[in-house]
Amino acid sequence: MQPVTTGASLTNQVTDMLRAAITSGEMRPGEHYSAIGLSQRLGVSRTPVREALQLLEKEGIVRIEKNRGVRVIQMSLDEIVQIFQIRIILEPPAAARGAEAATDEDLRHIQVLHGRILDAAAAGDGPRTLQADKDFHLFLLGLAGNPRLTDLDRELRNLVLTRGLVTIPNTRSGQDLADDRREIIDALLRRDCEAVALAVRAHVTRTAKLLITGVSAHTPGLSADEYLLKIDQLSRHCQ
Amino acid sequence: MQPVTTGASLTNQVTDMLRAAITSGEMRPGEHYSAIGLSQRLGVSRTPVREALQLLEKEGIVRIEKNRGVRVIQMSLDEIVQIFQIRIILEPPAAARGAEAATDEDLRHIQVLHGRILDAAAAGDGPRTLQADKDFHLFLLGLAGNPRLTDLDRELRNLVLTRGLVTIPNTRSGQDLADDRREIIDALLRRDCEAVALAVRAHVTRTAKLLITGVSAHTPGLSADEYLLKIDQLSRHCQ
DNA sequence: TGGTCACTGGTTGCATGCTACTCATGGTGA
DNA sequence: TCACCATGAGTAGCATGCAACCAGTGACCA
Repeated sequence: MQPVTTGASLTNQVTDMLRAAITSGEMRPGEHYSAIGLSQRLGVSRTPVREALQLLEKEGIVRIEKNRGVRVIQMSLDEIVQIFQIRIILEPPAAARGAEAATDEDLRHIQVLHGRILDAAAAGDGPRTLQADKDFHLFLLGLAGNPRLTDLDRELRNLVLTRGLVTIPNTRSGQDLADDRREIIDALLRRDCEAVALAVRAHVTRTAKLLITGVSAHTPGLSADEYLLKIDQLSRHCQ
Repeated sequence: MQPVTTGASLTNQVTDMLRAAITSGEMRPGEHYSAIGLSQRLGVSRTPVREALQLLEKEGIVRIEKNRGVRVIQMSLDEIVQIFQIRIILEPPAAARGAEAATDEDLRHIQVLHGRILDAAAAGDGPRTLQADKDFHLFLLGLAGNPRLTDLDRELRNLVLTRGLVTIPNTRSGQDLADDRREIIDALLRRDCEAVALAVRAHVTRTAKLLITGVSAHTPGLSADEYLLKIDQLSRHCQ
């Protein structure tokens, strides 16, 4: 956790720093933290820390316990499923619309972003891969021209990041995800919107299943099956 | 705007009160307010007001202007379109899943809620109709078993409420919306999930178009057409 | 031995003081 | 007449003080 610099308001800086500390694993789920301790570590007063924590609570990343401190939320499988159910509904149509609206310039940029994922993956850099993957997808969604949807999706992705870091890095599954993305790119270059939607949906679904299987494997006495079934329970009804 | 009572934390109470003041029209879009003035009106100190404003800014209903005060956001047609694009993607599959998962008890309750809409509409009580409509839809979505999605939808609905109050109350359109809901109910009782999805989609689309037409009519020099086209630009790609 | 209660260390929640910033206004000089 | 600058009123942003609150602990009593 770095001390603050200058520029944006302290509250916003602190919010970003705490979010980064959580997604990087520096602040661990289930652990207890105090606003006063965090403010000392960051070299600021309690007020901006407190405000940052309230914003993060609204995002669903931490829970403030009255007069007790704050706890990084341990995302349950139930919640992970909920988040992916939403992503599976939202992302395919948005990506398809993005494909429709993309300029040639955009398509070139997409390929650059894709290259970065491959580089990071080849270097075995898990966090960088994850970040590059996020950049890739969010850029594609952004082309749909609905910034609110893009922001929403970013937030949903942030929510599961802490679990993702632990479980995704796995060569086998990494290859599968790379194949998915290849398919998305191909469909994009053909400007085949329907195929883009399908490929994105397959990709997100696969990510969800990997995550759920991984988390349940780390948690004794928890069966993944029940949760795997729920993943596309909602999206089945996308006409 | 009422003074505070006891119970939840001040910050949360203030958040709700400000939100209510905004959706009720007591605080008007475009208008300038200061945290210090609001804190005096509410009889609390600046801190909880400031924190509440930050949360509302995150929700997107106010904008904090550094060292200047706060402004209730005048939702632009662009943003209204964005919000409805998301709702049109999200609500149909969620409602369909709700229909699938509903118990007989749930279906009875849905009919009660439907009755309340009709009562409020018959009494010509605009705000109550709007609230009853929200209860109806959110209950249906809630049956899908994804609380996060339900919360998200609630937030999206809140965002357009200030505009909705102004433009929706209109007998002709009110009747159309009522017909839509009748169709949703019928499909629900038949447990025809696909039909529920279609009916919900039609209903949300109609609401969007009414709102856009209404707002653009109140705003000279603004053509609705461009925006109407965008409404289902994304949802076209829901496979 | 088991249960209760007061105490204590640590925390948040809210109020308030101070500083730095923004914008508007009025005055000054060219 | 116009441009510019100094000034002042009003604001948010942050730090800090203080009281209320929670959880755990140890002593005391039945």
